[in-house]
Amino acid sequence: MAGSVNKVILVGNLGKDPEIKSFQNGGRIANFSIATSESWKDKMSGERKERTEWHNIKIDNDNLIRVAEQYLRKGSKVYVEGQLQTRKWQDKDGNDRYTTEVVVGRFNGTIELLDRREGGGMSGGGDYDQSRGGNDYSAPARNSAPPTRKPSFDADLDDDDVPF
Amino acid sequence: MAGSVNKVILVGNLGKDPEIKSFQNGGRIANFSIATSESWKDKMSGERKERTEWHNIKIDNDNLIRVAEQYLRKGSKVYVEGQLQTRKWQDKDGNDRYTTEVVVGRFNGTIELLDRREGGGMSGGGDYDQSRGGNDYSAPARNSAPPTRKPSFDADLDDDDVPF
Amino acid sequence: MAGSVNKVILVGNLGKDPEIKSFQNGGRIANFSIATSESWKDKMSGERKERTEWHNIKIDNDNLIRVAEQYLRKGSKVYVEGQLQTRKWQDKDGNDRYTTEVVVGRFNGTIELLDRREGGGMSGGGDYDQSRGGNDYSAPARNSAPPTRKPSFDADLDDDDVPF
Amino acid sequence: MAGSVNKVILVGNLGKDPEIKSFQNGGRIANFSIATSESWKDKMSGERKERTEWHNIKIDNDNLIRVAEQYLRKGSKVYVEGQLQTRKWQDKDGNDRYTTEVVVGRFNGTIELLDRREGGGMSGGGDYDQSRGGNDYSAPARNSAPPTRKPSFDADLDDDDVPF
DNA sequence: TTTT
DNA sequence: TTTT
Repeated sequence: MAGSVNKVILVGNLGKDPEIKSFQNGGRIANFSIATSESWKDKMSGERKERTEWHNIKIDNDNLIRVAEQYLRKGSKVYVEGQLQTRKWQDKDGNDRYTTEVVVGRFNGTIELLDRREGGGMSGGGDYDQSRGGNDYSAPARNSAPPTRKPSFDADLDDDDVPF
Repeated sequence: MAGSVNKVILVGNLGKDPEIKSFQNGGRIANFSIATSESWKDKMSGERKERTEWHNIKIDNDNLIRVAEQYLRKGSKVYVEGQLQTRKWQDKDGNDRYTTEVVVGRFNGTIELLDRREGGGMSGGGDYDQSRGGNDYSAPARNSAPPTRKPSFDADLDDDDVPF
Repeated sequence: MAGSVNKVILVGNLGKDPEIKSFQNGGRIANFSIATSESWKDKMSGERKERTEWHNIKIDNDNLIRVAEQYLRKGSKVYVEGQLQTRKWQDKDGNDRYTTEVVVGRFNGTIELLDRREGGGMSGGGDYDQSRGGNDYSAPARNSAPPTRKPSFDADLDDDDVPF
Repeated sequence: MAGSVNKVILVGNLGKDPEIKSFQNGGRIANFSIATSESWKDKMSGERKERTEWHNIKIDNDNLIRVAEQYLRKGSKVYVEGQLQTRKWQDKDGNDRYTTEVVVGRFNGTIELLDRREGGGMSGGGDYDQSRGGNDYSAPARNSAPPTRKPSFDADLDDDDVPF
């Protein structure tokens, strides 16, 4: 439909490391979920309440997948701009089921990393280690390499535009 | 979680008239769905493709419900700003199911009517009367009542702020 | 700066037909301004007040310029997504001056036409003729050609993607 | 004009501490500017280019002013949602001048702090202490006070809703 | 289920 | 004037 807009803007934290899936045709996809939360004071009871919402993010753009792979970890704070898509699938009993995702696509959408710094070499996964010194919630820095340049990118960048 | 954002921005057309539900405690809710669609040219085949997406909108604010009731109809084009919420429910077999909605709430969100005219009583379908003289921006359909003020409102308006 | 976002979302009406400027290097630019307005009830006086804001839009993308040229007219209602840019220039006295524009660029941004229909052949300009029957505020339809397909496009489309 | 939208979404860093102005009628205003920046690879030269944009933010809501006062500092990273307003003023020669600001108002807009930690008294610059143990998400700088609750708030909150 |  |  001409004259329509489908846009989602989220700022939240990853619940787990991203999952990358590869397909036989060479295509790849990255999935992760992020939590947003809000708190308010209930008018009736006067209590402070909080609600956390989880959002399924699907990245369908090679450059962004590469960045997600390298930089996003459990706990990372990100700005996500994408569009809503509801997928139909069938459970084991053959019933129709629907899942709504925020898709950061080939031709639209963005991801911006909002963490102040993220060290390189984070292969080991994002186990959250409270005792570990001096690190931001998310990115385990296993070495003393200088902070990597922070990726900033849109879905429409071609390879040459990736800033690293 | 502080420091988070959960925002959806849609422009699309209502698939049906809104449904209003009343609860025993006096509360009300309006539901409708809107379609957004995009078209693109497939890189491989060169064909033009189109994809339509349906979004469930839930309005949880008295003023906006009143406006939806009066002004929104099947086919109406609207700007919707709300937040994503996924609700858990159980089907008849007791299985968990999830439905994602765009909620225009008590304290956030907006709806803007984008149709040029909105006369009263257009439930019977949106027959656009070409022969009618004058201007869509101001002219009400079917009667000589003075032009209805076009509703423009945010979720945080109290009653006195409703412009009609 | 990595991790930054600069986004403007407007829905409003063009104050005049777009102006297209051509440069010696073959480049082109489209400029127009759109009005947004809001009304509210003053808490003190109880009066209803209204404020109209004008926004300078600059289009810096060939496909979008072509569409603006063909479809946008004084009064057209549009959704504009772009970014804020402040330009420095000098007045005749050599004083620095600044102008802020919403730029719909080569690699980001969108324009969506929100008018229900727009006839073809709008060469004559957008004089607003109240006495003219059955037309939407904006687009004078000087012939009986069937309504043109409504353009829907992003800044990153290449030529082949333009839907007409 | 009904049916219009005027929305700006920015994520960037404060260039200086906020300035608070008080008026004789007891009203207050907070001003600060934030930088957003983008980088891209020039198609012609192949060089990487960068452009930084400065945005004037004006906060016109008591709760948000209080938060800005307490939490925002030079270098703070924030999400700002507001609307565009262009103000006319006169320079010393009596010439009309225009300044465009992003206004986070009484009834709309939001500010979200995106920094992992916000301790007190960081006016002296954002020296990030690598050697400090523990976790940025919760640990206040420079003292052993319990973690400050991170402010999350909308323009429409009344006093009781401020989360601290 | 809309719209073009 | 920020940040990377």
